[in-house]
Amino acid sequence: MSEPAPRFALIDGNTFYVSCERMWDPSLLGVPTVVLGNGDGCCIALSPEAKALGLKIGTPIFQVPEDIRKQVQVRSANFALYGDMSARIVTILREMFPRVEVYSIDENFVDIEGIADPVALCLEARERILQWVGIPCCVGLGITRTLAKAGNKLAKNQSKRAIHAGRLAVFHATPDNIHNLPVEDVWGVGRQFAKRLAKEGVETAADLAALPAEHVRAQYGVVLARTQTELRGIPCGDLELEEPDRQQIIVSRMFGRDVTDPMDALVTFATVAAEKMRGRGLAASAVWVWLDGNPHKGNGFHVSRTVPLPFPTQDTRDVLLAVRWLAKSIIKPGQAFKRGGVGLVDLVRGGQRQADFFSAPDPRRERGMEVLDRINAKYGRGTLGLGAAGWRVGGVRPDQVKRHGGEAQWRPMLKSLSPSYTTKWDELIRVR
DNA sequence: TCTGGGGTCCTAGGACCC
DNA sequence: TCTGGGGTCCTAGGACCC
Repeated sequence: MSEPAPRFALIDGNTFYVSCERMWDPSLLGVPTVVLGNGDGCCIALSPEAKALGLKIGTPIFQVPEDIRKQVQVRSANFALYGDMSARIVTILREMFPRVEVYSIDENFVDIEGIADPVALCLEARERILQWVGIPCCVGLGITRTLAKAGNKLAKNQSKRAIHAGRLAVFHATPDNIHNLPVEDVWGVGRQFAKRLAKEGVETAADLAALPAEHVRAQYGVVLARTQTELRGIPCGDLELEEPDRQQIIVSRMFGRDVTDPMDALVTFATVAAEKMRGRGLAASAVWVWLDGNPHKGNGFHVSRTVPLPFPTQDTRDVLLAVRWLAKSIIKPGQAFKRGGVGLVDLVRGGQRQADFFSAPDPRRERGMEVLDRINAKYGRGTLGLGAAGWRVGGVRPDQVKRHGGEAQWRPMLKSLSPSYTTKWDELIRVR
């Protein structure tokens, strides 16, 4: 009997952040390369060569032994660059497939139902992305999204051999060929579930599919029950073509060092969060602020507080008022903070706001915010700001410090940030 | 010296209401 | 003395994702 045709494909950029860096700096090709998260702290992406050296995602780079570190090329995460590369990939896929779900910065599901030779078309997409954007991808196919995800993992696992043999990495996963997939690699199975499943003798995706459904539902909840159903080849969901509105927008950072007065940082986070919120046409009904101590120095604590707003707002000034008030109420003199964040929560569509009878939104103020966003979009975030709001939330390269003026304490210093080749005029690559 | 930054959903328990 | 049951909302915590 022939297999039922796959309905979904997952096309996924291999070690995406590293591949983006390599696209613009070919000297990294074949060299162990890692991309570091905020403040050059942890490894968030590793090339296969870096993995072969024993580096792991999440490892703080300073813990890596000196002799290993010397062999590794390091870059600070440059999300503006990665986001732009991602958008180019999506453009290609939208030209080739009727329906595309942008699942994450490096993963896209596509609808392949009814296509005569889906494997061939996916290979063509892979080839175009490689040629036009420079990012190598793996492809998983399946009759459910969970199987397509599983296929993608299996494609990655076999990709070394496949590439070596001159074949491309594609895998059509079916309920009958997932016995080589470790259960912790199944979409929806994290560390905790994997640990509990192991105690039951469940080691592979096929083992999970074979458990009694009622048992999975009772012991692990509806989410894993759905995962199991999908592993069995029964779809529980379709592509999500439109991104649902965010429920909350959070901006938080680890500080570059312990900080006793985090107000400037929180105000900056709030400004950026409000900008993101307006960019999505949303308004906040409540504001949330929190601060953490430094558990690595035996100073672990967490303070947080939320305040509802009188009416949903899109105005940075309303947000800042709330944030300043909240911050003052939770900051105790003498405490040192290592991390903080601002959340805009209970978001509602800007157009559907419930106006409070006595305090309606002011259209003139909203136009002011529009002008601010347009100027910042055109000339860079922070060109125009309000009061004490800092002008960018990220860290800075040493060569940018002069432009930034007095370096705020909380900002991490990024030593290895690659230029924003595609999104900033003054950092375009030069071809002489 | 230096330890990521976002998100979502589900569940259980308490408060409250009728 | 004896003391229901069901619905909703909220919150905190825990699991997951990238």
